Amino acid sequence: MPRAATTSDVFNAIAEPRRRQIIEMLARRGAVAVSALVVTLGMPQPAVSKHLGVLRKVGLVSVSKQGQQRLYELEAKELKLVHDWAKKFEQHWSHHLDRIKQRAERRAREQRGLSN
Amino acid sequence: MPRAATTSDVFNAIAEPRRRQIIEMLARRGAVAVSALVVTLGMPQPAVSKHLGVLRKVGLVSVSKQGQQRLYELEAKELKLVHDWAKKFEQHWSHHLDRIKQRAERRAREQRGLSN
DNA sequence: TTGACATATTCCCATATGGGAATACAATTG
DNA sequence: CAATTGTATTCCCATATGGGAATATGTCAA
Repeated sequence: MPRAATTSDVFNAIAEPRRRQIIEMLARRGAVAVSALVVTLGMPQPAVSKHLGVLRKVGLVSVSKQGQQRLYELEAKELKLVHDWAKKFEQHWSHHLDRIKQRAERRAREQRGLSN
Repeated sequence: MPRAATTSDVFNAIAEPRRRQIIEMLARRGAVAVSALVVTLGMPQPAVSKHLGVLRKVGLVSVSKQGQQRLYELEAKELKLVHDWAKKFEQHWSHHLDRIKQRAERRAREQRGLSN
């Protein structure tokens, strides 16, 4: 069995770095035409269109026509899924950071102890 | 060019649903032996080992030996990356929810207006 | 050492990928 | 209508994937 389709999931869709770039640009600039993405991100137009296609299939972006342009817009609620999933592990990484901080502080105390 | 390697990124690593399951189980149960994952998740052992290999390469888990077992543990700080990335778009999805809420409230007002 | 158990690795395969190039389609303008 | 511009689609290709089966490696126990 091959890897799951990039269009099967938000998680699979955002695995591609270029698609994350597109998402970031849409977040910054609102509704953006394909040509603007092409220019700003410096990728060939077919590549941009294909990536937008993937993002659209998983609901991460929506399109609207304006003249001969297509304006793509971020549908950020799909990203909330990712956020919420990762957030489930928040306590785990903060515990971990705590342990690191504690070790650092202990070392600092020991240093002071040695030098005094 | 094929898709980016699953081991190139945390984002690519968590694209696979089975690997997310593994992560979730490690989060719940702490240090877990491979055999426990095999039993609980009901996947063949080689599959589990391979997925753990990917997770290890991107730093999402760490291993320790205990007798003939390997205990895998979640390294959640790598997930903070994902969390933080998604969080950048928080205002976007909350705005979106606001708009939905506003529309709903407006409809409700109009309903009341009609029936009174 | 031999055997039993836990885990990792290898090999084979069907499949979807992302890139590039070319082309199709769509909308606007003259 | 034809020409132009903006975007989507198609075709070809090299490649990594995840699954399954088999096997290798590692570690303990008798």
